[in-house]
Amino acid sequence: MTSVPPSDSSAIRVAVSTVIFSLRSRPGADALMIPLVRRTRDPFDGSWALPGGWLDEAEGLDDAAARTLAETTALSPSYLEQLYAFGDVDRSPARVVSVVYWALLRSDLVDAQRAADDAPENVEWFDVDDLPALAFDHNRIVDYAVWRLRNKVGYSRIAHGLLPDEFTLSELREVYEAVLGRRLDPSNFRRLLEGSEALIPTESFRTGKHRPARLFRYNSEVELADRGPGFPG
Amino acid sequence: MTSVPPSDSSAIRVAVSTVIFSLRSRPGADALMIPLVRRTRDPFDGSWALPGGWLDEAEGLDDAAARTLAETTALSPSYLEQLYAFGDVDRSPARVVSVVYWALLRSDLVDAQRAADDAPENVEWFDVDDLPALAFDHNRIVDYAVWRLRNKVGYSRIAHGLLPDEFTLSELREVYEAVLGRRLDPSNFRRLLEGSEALIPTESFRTGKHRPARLFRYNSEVELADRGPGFPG
DNA sequence: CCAAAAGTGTTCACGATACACCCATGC
DNA sequence: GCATGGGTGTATCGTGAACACTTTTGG
Repeated sequence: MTSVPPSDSSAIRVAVSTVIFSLRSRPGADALMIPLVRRTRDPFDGSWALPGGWLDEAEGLDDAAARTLAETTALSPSYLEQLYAFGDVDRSPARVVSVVYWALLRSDLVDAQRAADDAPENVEWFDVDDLPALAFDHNRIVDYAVWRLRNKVGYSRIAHGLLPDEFTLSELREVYEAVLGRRLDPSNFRRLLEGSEALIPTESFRTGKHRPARLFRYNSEVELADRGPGFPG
Repeated sequence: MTSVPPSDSSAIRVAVSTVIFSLRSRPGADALMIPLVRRTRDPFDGSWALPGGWLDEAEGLDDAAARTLAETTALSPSYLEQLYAFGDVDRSPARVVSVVYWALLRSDLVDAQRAADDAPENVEWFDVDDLPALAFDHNRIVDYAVWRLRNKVGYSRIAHGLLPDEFTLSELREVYEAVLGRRLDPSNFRRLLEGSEALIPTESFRTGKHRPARLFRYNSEVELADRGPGFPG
């Protein structure tokens, strides 16, 4: 507990990266996707890596995560939470401590942004179940982020962060199925969420090939989930 | 995503601190205790703070946590897990990112160590429900660590990290009661843990004022809990 | 014998699962 | 009409909580 760090401490850099989840509609089941950035210099020149950047001295960790996320996707997340701080000595040629966040993006906004022409360069979306070998320890980081997302979807109500404001119960169930990787019983799923206070039914219906489905909206007064210190208390 | 940090990034220091939990026997219910260190220089000269220190360039985050923990208590933890990275700009006069860990110590080892004369100076144990105003944002950090511990005790089997190798079911139940802050039904508690694979009965008994209680040992083959990336997968 | 903790057995409420069934729409 | 997804009802199973009861010790 000295108050002045030893001189070699200044050789440690702090970076912030983010695992950004969104959904892509697929014929069978929706796929969990994340954006990766192609590196343009060593180390790992040419490899895909998580979006991120150096922590600026004048910004907090959360701000840095939101900033690098916006630089990558030009979008703001519907959910953002710290994942873990990675600081093994050998995880990079230089000594870097990476504070990693994970985020959810509404799939409709991602689709709109990809269609627009101001989409960032060097960014590509990958299915989390079909990733290339990433730079640094980023494969391990993504694995852990997926594990945390699956876990959290099991006991909290954050899945709607991947959907537009209004959605049908089937759409929400498909989000759960994509994240959890297994089928859910439609009727039990319905009861589970109608019983909770989390969903507010609207008077609108989504018309399709079959019977129209009622649209729901999320109740913003419901506590989503613990996002770290300060939220639980 | 530059490969060289901007010059002002070097002004950010990385510290590692640990919230170390142990139990003190009390007449009514056991109390959750943590050790604090009295600061001997500014900022917050004279205030109590979490044990910790600067991250050395040659050690990983986990190693740094274990090192500062050993420097404070001269003991090795029975459980150690990263809690959160705190990096608000204004949490300290200098720019410091603190990677905080939390740990469990067996209460018998703590008692023995306090009785010995090589106990570290400037360290004192405090009841987590009766803390003074701490340096920096450390009160908030402790609150979050307590919340995480309570949470984790609810769904995993880490409570024995606060007990010796062998213990009675009543002792284990009292640990849960101290951590959770509420009474548990002895008979249901017994069934819950006897049903799991976590406990191994021994042929020894603890004799006291009443009927002797069988001693149990923890099954080390049982997965304790997720401690971060690498453990779940 | 009595008090108190150790340990056993029984019951009940509730949530998750499985699944049978009706409803409304496009074709 | 019929296929299909939307939506309702109901039986079952496993788990946790509540609690009555027996056992074994010290005093």
